[in-house]
Amino acid sequence: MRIATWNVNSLRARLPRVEEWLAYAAPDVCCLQETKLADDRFPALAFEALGYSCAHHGQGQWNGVAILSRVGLDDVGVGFEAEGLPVDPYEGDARVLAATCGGVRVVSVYVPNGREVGSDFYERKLAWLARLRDWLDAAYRPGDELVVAGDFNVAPTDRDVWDPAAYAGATHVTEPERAALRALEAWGLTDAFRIVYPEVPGLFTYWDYRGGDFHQHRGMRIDLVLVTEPLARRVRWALVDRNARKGKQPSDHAPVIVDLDD
DNA sequence: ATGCCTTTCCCAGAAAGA
Repeated sequence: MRIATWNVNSLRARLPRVEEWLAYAAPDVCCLQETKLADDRFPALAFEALGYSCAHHGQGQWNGVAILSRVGLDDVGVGFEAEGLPVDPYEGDARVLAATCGGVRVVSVYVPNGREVGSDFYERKLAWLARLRDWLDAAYRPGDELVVAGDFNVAPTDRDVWDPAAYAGATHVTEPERAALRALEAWGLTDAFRIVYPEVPGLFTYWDYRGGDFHQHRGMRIDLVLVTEPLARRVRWALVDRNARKGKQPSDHAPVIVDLDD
């Protein structure tokens, strides 16, 4: 099974690129983030024409997550659905969507940006990540076949940014944010990309549009595919498709692909 | 210290992204 995740930075602006990419990359399941669409504007017919069933959780001009699947799509869950958890610090945002695809529980997540370290947005990002961990613990078991994929807006280690010094004091690389990712790993999730490319630096999923950052290889790896142990054993191959960041009207993120042994 | 670039709102320029 081929699983992908891609922050498309507006599905309205990106639909031709997404259709083209689905046709050649042929993922079985694809998680999308930042669709920036209301549900009634989601182009389900375009994806159905390519053989995909879809679920979308949108809110309008911001956020928005989707799951596309050509191996079945059942038991769709919208947002954090669990009892007895603290209030979602981003209540009302469309940032979490779950579905069962080909026997695997798939969660598409769009972690809040955080803006400036120390800002209210940053504190709420940390609270949101803690809530994600608590929700996983309430809703799932580490022994489940579970994928949590999306834009985490955190670079797990210094290897995941082009120049750690360039990000000193910035969001996405701070210790509390990285600790929040490690808490997900402590619960039972593994960064599937690093199973395939342990320790390899210079592999990124996001490059700022400004200043020729993509062509200068100034990027960060913030889009992750996290898997539980039963799926980690099945990881066979992974790739960031940099071709999708090239050319006309690209997203500022590239898609990440992970292949699981069937 | 700020803009760089792109997208949204919708038609002017601010907000947001990371």
